Amino acid sequence: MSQVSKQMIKNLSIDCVVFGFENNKLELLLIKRKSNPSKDSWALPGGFVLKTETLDEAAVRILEENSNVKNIYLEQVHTFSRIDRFPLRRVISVAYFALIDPENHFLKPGVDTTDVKWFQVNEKIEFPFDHAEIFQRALKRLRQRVRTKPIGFELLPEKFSLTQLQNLYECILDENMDKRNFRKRILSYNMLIPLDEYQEGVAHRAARLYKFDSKEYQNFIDKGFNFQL
Amino acid sequence: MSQVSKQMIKNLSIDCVVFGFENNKLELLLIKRKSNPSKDSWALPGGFVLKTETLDEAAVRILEENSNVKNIYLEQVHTFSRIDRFPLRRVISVAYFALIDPENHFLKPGVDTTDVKWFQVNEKIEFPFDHAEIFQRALKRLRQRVRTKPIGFELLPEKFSLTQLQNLYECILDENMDKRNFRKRILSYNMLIPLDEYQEGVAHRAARLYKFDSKEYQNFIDKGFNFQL
DNA sequence: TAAGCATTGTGTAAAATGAACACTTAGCTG
DNA sequence: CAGCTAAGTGTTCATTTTACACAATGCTTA
Repeated sequence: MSQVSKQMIKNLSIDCVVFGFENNKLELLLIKRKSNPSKDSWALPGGFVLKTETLDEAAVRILEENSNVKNIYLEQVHTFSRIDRFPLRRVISVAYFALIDPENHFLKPGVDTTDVKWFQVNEKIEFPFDHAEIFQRALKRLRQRVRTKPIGFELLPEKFSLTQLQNLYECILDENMDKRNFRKRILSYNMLIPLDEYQEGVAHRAARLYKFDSKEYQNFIDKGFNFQL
Repeated sequence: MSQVSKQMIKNLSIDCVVFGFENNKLELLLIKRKSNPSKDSWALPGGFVLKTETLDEAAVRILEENSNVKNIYLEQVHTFSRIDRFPLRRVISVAYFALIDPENHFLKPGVDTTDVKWFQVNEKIEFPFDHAEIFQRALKRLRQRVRTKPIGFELLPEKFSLTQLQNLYECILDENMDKRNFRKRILSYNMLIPLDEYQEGVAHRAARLYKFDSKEYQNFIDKGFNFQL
């Protein structure tokens, strides 16, 4: 601990807003704080930056330390600096947002954490510190990004149906979409590979499964085209 | 100085990317550094954050101290953290971008500055530190913003012609636009007030001048509409 | 003072895109 | 095998975007 704290930049922290998608709901990953300030409250996973790492690296490390979540989409959102945002001393915090498929990640509380859990974004959450503000900003960024980059796939399993995908978009953007128009548009980008596999264990016609083709997407970007849902 | 440095957060700085528009060119405000590291090179105006201020406040103060520029549009862009970005020690820097009408601001070098000057964005500029990267990111943000918010007006005098406005957009986005279509679109938002005033001192038909109507824009936003150029 | 020059200011038609809309197919369940 | 549930599929109409050219204005200068 003392060795670790020697390398910490004590006035600079990271907070991660981790989104997941499960049961047709957008979810948020929170950790239960083991120590004060705000002991026992559910907060964004966070921690201090080390002198030896960049912010991006810190975000990856901190998220893994807090929750065991790794190998995911991470993007810097904003840096928060209200003078009293952290009660003990002046700490400035860089917020990241992350997207994962909850099914693919086994949650495990970290050192300063007594629990890790998914919360539905819909329910009212009581955030400590300025985490409500950070969350709102990240959510706004997510909504913007999801329209202009195909990042929605980060939230889904590798193989998914078009209905799942549409639900995801509807859920994030909080609006209903027309099934036929949605399919036409999303398929028109040629970024989805139709598989010869179908949903299993459903009591109705099984949906065809698709895979996201990141190479085709890269191609598309390289040609200067823009994804726009 | 010692009093000032006592309040400084020595590992956290601000860098400002200040854009201007003059002679139909997009310009960038740089300062000449009085001291090492990178003494005498032209760099982004920057400085350290004080313990008593937020980042937004710091950006305003630092820009004024460096160049005498004040009362302007400022927006946080990104936080840069490469470990060796500053040669003397680990410093993380929060980048802001700003827009001004150069005509409206008298430049004056600040304490650690021997000169302040506008550079054309087109010319190759040799930046010190990671300022090239910061600049690129700010430029990208400007291009994005200018399409989705009517911030272009920040770069023009209060009264301007539609041709001026179009030139500004063409210059920032680096693409040509159709005169008639541009006018139709921009006027359709009802955010421009046509004045009974015309260009003066030109050797051809004088263009009508317009004013940006920020109240009408606010109205427009309040109704949930989106500006989209 | 008329001809020339430079730039402003204006409308329409064709093309492309986006929005609305309903029924058949498939596969399981009881 | 009847009934249920969700998947899958095209066309039409409305809107938006694009392409495009010439007359009006006001100064300059011969």
